[in-house]
Amino acid sequence: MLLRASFATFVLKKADIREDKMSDYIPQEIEPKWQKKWEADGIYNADIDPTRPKHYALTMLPYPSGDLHIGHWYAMTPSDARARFMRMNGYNVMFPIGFDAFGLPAENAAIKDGIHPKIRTYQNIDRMRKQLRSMGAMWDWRREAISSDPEYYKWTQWFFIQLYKHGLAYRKMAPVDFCPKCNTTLAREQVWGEDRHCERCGTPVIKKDLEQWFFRTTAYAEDLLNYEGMDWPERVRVLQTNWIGRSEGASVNFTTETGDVIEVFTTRPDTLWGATFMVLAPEHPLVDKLTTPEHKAEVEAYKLQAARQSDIDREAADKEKTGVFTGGYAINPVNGARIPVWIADYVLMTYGTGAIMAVPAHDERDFAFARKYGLKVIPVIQPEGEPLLDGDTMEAAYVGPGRMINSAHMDGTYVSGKGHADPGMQKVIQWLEQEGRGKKTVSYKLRDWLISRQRYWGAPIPMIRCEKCGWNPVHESELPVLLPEDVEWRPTGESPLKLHPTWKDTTCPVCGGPAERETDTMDTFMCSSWYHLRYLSPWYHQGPFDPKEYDYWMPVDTYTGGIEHANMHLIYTRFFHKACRDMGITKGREPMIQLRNQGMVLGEDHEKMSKSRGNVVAPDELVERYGADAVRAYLMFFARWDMGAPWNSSGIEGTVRWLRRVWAMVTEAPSGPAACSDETKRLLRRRVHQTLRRVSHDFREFEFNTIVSSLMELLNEMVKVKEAGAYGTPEWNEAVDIYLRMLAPVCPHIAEELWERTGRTYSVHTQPWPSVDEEAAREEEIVIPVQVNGKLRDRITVPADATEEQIQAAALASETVQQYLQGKAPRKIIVVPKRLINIVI
RNA sequence: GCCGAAGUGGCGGAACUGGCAGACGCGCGCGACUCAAAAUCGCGAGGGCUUCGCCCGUGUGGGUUCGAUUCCCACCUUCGGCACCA
Repeated sequence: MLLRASFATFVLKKADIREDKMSDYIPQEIEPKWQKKWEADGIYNADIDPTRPKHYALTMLPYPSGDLHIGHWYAMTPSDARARFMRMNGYNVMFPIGFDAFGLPAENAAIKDGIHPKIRTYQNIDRMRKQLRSMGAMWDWRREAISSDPEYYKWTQWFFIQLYKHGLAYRKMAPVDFCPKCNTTLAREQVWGEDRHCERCGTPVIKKDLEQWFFRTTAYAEDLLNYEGMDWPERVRVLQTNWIGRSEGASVNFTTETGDVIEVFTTRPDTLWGATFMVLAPEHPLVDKLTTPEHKAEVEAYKLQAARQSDIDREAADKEKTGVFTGGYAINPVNGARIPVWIADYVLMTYGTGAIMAVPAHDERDFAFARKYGLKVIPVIQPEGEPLLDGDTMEAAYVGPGRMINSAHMDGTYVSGKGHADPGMQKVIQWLEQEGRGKKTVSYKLRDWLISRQRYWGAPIPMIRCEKCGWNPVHESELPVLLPEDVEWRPTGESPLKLHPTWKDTTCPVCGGPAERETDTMDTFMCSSWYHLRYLSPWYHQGPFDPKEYDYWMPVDTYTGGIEHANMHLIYTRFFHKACRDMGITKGREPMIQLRNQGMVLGEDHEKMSKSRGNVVAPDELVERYGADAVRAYLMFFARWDMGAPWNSSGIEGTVRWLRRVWAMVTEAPSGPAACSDETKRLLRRRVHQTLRRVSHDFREFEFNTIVSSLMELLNEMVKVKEAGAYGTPEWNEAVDIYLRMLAPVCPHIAEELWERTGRTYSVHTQPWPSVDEEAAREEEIVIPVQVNGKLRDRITVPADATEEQIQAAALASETVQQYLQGKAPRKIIVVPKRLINIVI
């Protein structure tokens, strides 16, 4: 090594190597050194600069659990690399970071060990800041925002009040999902899976009737379905679209014999003439009125059972339909038929109007119900070319297209299926509207967002209840409503805000009389619905963000994070933005233009990482052992970013080896000859510029794994030509220059160190991205595979611009081809210039 | 049940618009260096066979095509989401 080193100084020109002594690649030394310098120099500070195009790159903010997980690294370092790439491409890039610091884990821990959530959270944040710094990411720490800071949640509360003032926040009594372990209500999106468990702790939820605060997300259902101008993964759009669950149909009014109107929603108004009974949800408000005395006992019993069943596991029960007759009747508005009204738990109070018209001939559920209870089945849609449907003998509901029958003046109308676009459906709905018997309606599965949480460690809901004046918001000048710190936790998990002796006592903002504060706090998804706005100006006091910063930086250009938020954070934040737009606070249709999701890093056993499985990979240890650059490179290399893959602890050795070889390639002199052929130089430039083209493309497309493999390939080539005498030539210097610039976004520390060691001007991270020299990248000669009958038989080398005729001539001249031809003429020859030739015999 | 994604060597993965399947890396084998090991460097490898060459091969079975991992049809498996949504 020493010998080689002195040889190197002897051979090299000054421009190549500044240091006299060669040394090994020791990331533990260079990484902290550069991290400190970059921060001290503020090279990643992002400030408004109208002369440059801006790029707001954002990665989902972490919860301060206390330890940075390998998943954080997997999510964040490729995002960082791409933000760096954008910056080198001339964009003024903002890449901020912060903490989603409210939430249950800190509070649960407090109940267990008595450490105040605030203390724990801020300790965790300190620790995580250090860990985040070890990544060497280009964060602008001046823009850090922490959702549990009073300066932050003041504005979370302010947003609540704006939503309230615009009628988008309201309070209602409703059966809500309640997690008995977390001791709080949950939004529908936070209840997962078949067993309806809590998204956070996995405990099956129960139903409770509670009065709670909601945000009117349903008012934005249609707007949320519009993805125009958005570059979001199809997968997320499909998940959200299904979640929002739009169905087109009609609402139709049925009148009961007691004179009440029951509104129903149906996607098949064309089957109205076949409605032979009605079914109400057991909780429907008209049930009691409709029920006749002789059915009262039965109905009450069923209601009770249904209520209990929703508390137990409603889904686990087999799908056998049950229900009871109320004794009441309603009139079918299209034909005046007198039809019985039933109640059944297959009709949900939470969807549509909680009541349906039942058309057993054309709906599977209604059919099963009708057969079980011997109700009438009247077919009204006749499939074409089939024997006439008979309600008494049908074995299943017919749900396909056909012509309307038994439908009076509508008979013969062809209906193809669902949706307002169907001409038959249009005709029916038009008629219903004309007659005033129904109207065109769209129904959604999306529900309003329940944001009340019966917890301490969150932003207090800034509302006050007065005996006289009811609910009113806190005066904006009184914000923030501070969380009291002198609180105690009961092992029962009840919110200490409720138990605090004085905190909730206040005066009414309207009449000044004694009143009480809301003791519930907000869902933390409320905090994270606007953090991208707080990042714009966390120092700003006159509003949630500085409008100057907003106008320059928004919207977020690239947003990255996990797909698990498709139906939670990503819907909430879109709703929030749209609501704020309508209140004049934000601008533009959408907050985030481009979205990309990373996959998941699994344990080495191919299972999801978890402490109990003992397969967790700790990034701190890896950084200590291999350096942040190697960890970053491996995370980008080992899987398709959007797919994720199992961790492989020896796999990372590969990227370490690669970086050592890069180091050696740049810093050590070759053992080969000093002279270099022009051909070698041309080859070097060609490979460099071809790689540059590919790497640039892959950065744009988030294909990080092939960026690293391209750089590995180029290294292998460069090591070869280095030994062939290219070292020290202008072509070599160009190659090193471009190599380090391409490496810089992936492995910022080693790139900076080598950039400096080769005498280049600080910093590699403020250099422009190189541009491809297409002429240099052009191949002169190419190898063309020769197929005979579609099978590879030979290869020929031809000039890159060879014409079809030339390729054909060269291929036919091949001995191998001649052997196959055996003197005969080929039947057909397909030539794909630059690609392949196929000779068909 | 419905919706979506994915199936390629021992493993992770690559393959631009239908054009050389398996780049790159891990692991493995052999060799060099070493007293030895580690590290490093070099070489090898999809499977098979009657091995100077041929056959098979991208979940399965068909199809389109001169040519299919890529397009079409049917199916299987795995994963994710939804789940009586009228």
